[in-house]
Amino acid sequence: MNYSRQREIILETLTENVVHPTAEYLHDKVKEKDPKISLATLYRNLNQLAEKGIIKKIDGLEASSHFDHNTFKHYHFICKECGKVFDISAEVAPDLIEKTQSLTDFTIESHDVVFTGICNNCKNK
Amino acid sequence: MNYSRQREIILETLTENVVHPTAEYLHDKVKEKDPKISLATLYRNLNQLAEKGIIKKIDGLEASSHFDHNTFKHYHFICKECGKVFDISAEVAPDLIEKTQSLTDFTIESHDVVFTGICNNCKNK
DNA sequence: TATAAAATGATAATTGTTACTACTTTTAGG
DNA sequence: CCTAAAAGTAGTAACAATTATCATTTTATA
Repeated sequence: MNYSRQREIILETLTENVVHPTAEYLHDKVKEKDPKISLATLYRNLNQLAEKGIIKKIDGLEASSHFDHNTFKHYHFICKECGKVFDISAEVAPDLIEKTQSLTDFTIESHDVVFTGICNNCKNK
Repeated sequence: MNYSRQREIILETLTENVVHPTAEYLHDKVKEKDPKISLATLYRNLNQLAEKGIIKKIDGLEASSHFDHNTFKHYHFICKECGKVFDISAEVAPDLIEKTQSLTDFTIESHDVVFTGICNNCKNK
């Protein structure tokens, strides 16, 4: 990864913003430092930086929503390879909400746990 | 909620598909039973059914991705009201990956926990 | 400093989802 | 039953977030 002034500004701006900004919000902030930085550059760099593990991209699943007829509490595993979503028993963390609620002042209504990795099927190829 | 044949087909089709289909995949399956059911109807019904708690919509965050310069393991809380994202210490579930890994055959690489609810600021309004 | 690789800005294209509109079904009450 | 109001639908336009394209510029290095 070569150096670029734009990337430096983007990273610096992200570090200043504690609130997990969206790309659009970041773009506004970044433009205050250099109005010529384009949205494409921003996305390109955010993805690259996330790829290298320098920053983290927060988005439970990829682009599109999935729907589930099983409303019983359970978690999910998404295969990076085939994109399939599998169920995981919620027993892996029985009192996660209670525990978290006792540590924060927020009113927690629900939660979602998403694991990512490689599923068996794809592993054996 | 009034009865509709379309909704019945959609729900039935969702129940037959264990793999947490996307809306698009579902639309294909639904069209096999009734080719006239439109994508808009599908989305409308999926959202309604999720609203009523009859099915579950899986999507970590809302529309857009958020970015995080803090790569240290931690979780997130999203306020339904203002949409802001807050950090939550990962200590609420210290050995979540290990525990889950021991119970499945998947190769887990990472995980994300997202709580939703109302933040203090919005609660006090 | 010449050159190949990497990065950029501007904008077009794509994708997933929602809004809109005119039309059809469903549901209660007379 | 019949009928009007409410709820639902198909089809398509609109939208928002993101990615692809491409001609130009910047960076690293031989």
